[in-house]
Amino acid sequence: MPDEVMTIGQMCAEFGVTPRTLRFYESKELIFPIRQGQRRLFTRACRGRMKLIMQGKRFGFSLEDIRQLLNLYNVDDQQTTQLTRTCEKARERLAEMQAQRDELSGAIAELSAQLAQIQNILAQRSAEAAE
Amino acid sequence: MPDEVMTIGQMCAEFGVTPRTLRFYESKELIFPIRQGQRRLFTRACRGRMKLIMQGKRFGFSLEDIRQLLNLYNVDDQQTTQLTRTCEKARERLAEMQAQRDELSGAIAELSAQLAQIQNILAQRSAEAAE
DNA sequence: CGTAAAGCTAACGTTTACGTCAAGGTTAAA
DNA sequence: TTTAACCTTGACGTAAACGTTAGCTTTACG
Repeated sequence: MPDEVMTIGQMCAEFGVTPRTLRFYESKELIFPIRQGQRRLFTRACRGRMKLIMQGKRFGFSLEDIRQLLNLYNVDDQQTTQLTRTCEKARERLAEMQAQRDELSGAIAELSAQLAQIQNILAQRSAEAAE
Repeated sequence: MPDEVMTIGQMCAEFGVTPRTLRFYESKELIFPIRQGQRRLFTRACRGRMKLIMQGKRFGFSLEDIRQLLNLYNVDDQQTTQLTRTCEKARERLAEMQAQRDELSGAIAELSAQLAQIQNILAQRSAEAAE
């Protein structure tokens, strides 16, 4: 069963998403399930794209970003230009992510400090109360 | 001029926000500017709250979270119970932020690795092309 | 005195990524 | 055969944090 297709329900189980999500992705042209009558059937290619989509989401790409990246991937694997653009996108996103992480680290430090202060006050009060 | 009040425009300049934002915060009961006729006037207390609001946003608190925290602050500074609850909220948020940072770090590492792979391919191609 | 800048309220619009019905079609098991 | 499970399209709803008119009043300035 090398090219087994899957129903929408099986896909949902596989990727931990709802049917709505898969239909939504299709409507946004992220995946292209084939049809058996009215029913959707998801091929191996669909599953490959879904893996990339989920990965893209972990990276914080928007669905529109992901769509464009998927298009670059597929159209031609041999065109170096496309890969270069993918690289650029990835580098941009990477920079954003690092900036975001730095901000977050700063905020964590700040909040930690404030938390420590409050806890100092509380400690003082409980000491006073014990006198 | 110890208790000088400010117009909405001055507040906007001070905090780098739009009038809409300040009106929105008022509607959400985060700040309580006084009125001179119809006009809003922002007191020192307003500015203090705004500072805390901006800080809360950096920490990723929602406006509703911030509103509740501000209430805890103000109502009574002496009630230890309130401070304790503030602490709890802060610790929860801190944990979330750390988790978020860890996820982000993971994603950064992953994306870096993939980027490196693509760049390998590109390097290989340009080497082949040079032969 | 006239006009431009600044304020006001009210209320609809925006974005993203789906959730949540509603109403109906098909298929598989009992 | 009937019901239960799974599928379909269509379309409105949701959340957060404001943006964006529209239309009107007030204040400041030359």
